[in-house]
Amino acid sequence: MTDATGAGDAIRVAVSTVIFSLRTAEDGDRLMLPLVRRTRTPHLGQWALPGGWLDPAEDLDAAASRTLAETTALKPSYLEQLYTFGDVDRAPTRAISIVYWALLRSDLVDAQRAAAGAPENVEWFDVDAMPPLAFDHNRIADYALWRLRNKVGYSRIAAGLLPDEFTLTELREVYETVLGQRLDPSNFRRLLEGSDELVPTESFRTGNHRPARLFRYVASA
Amino acid sequence: MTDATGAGDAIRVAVSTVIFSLRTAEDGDRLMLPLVRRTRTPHLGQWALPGGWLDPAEDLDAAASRTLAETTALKPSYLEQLYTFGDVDRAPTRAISIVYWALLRSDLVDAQRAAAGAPENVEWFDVDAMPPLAFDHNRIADYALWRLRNKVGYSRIAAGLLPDEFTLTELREVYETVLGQRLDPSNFRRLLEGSDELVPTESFRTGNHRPARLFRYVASA
DNA sequence: ACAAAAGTGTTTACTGTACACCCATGA
DNA sequence: TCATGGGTGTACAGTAAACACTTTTGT
Repeated sequence: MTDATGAGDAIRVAVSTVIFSLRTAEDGDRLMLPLVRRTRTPHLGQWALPGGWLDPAEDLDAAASRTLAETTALKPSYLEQLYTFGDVDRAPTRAISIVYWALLRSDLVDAQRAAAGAPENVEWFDVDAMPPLAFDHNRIADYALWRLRNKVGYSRIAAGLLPDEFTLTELREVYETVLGQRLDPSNFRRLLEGSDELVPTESFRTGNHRPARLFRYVASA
Repeated sequence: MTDATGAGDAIRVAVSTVIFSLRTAEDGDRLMLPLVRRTRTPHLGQWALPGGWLDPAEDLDAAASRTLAETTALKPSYLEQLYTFGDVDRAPTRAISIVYWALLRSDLVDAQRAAAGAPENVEWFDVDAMPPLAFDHNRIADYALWRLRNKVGYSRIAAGLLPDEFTLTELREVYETVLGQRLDPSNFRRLLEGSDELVPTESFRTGNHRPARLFRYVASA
């Protein structure tokens, strides 16, 4: 940056978000993301990532949250910047997209839809069955999914898909759904119990069989 | 993104680069980065990261390379997008900075300076002794350094700081300088030799003692 | 011959994984 | 009492760290 009055003209700045959640399907929970059907050219009628233009008076994170709420009525449980896409030919006229990725607790999806009224032109898609998207959004969604799967391996990010309290089996199933592979229940238990980030509560989830202890993540580890 | 004619006005887009190289100091090689002294307001006279405004007709990577060359006459050996900084109050008037981080082979620094003529207002600083920088550039430089140290641990990125061929001791010293800690020579050797990414050559580095075999990284692993 | 760096071998501890097994509950 | 998921114990394999040791060169 050399000046505050330079030649920054004619470049429009968009902010988009790839937001994941777990949604119940025929064969158990699936990792899904909401898409918005475009109502304008270019790519009119095609599915696209939720987003909008950056307002000159708002921070980037705020723009991601605002445009996500405006298009889908959803508020993310976790939000992180992903990458800025800016190839000259990615849209008919020059536009760069600052893309965020986000997680939404599964227990909040329907509550938020109910509170805001189901928005038009929004539909959830399984990450393993994505339609063709507008612009370079397929590439963007793939990259976000890669980052999510990567980060699940070395952080407690998966908690962003669950309520505050959960059983170890529920947490393991989140990992299994996101990563697309089975994990050994006993080893998973030891790994997470020994991590000092997970604390047992005195509550139990009761069901068909032996009750399972509920856990929560520590506040600020 | 909802439209190609939206309200993206009044937001200027800059591209900056944090480029690292190894430079010889009194106490051995140090990890350093070049800064540019500002010749305009705001922050006139302060040190800042090399960069410039994004041209509407160029890709983001190209803008990073171009602005780096214009301000420092350097061409990176490795270049990767870091993060986009866009807080409303990070500059007097709204400007977002798409920041890249880069590595420069130590054998090319002086060659490039000689070829292009030493640029004005550029100086190299030890990453452990940074001056106060313009805007939020201290925070940006810190983040880039964190990313470099992180990535050195799980990738062969360190090769971007060395010539094509090098001894294992030279490579280990790069790791030690970047990470700021000593590594066991024999364990380092076994780890890297067994990685299938490093291939031995028939050349040797001759010196005061037993000659050391030169290695190179495989082309496309 | 000696110093110093190059390079090899061995021991130990730790971590991830597989899997056998016991426990507690609802039906 | 039985089926099922909750939860514990153990054994094995692969990897990382520590460090003793041998090899090869210049002086």
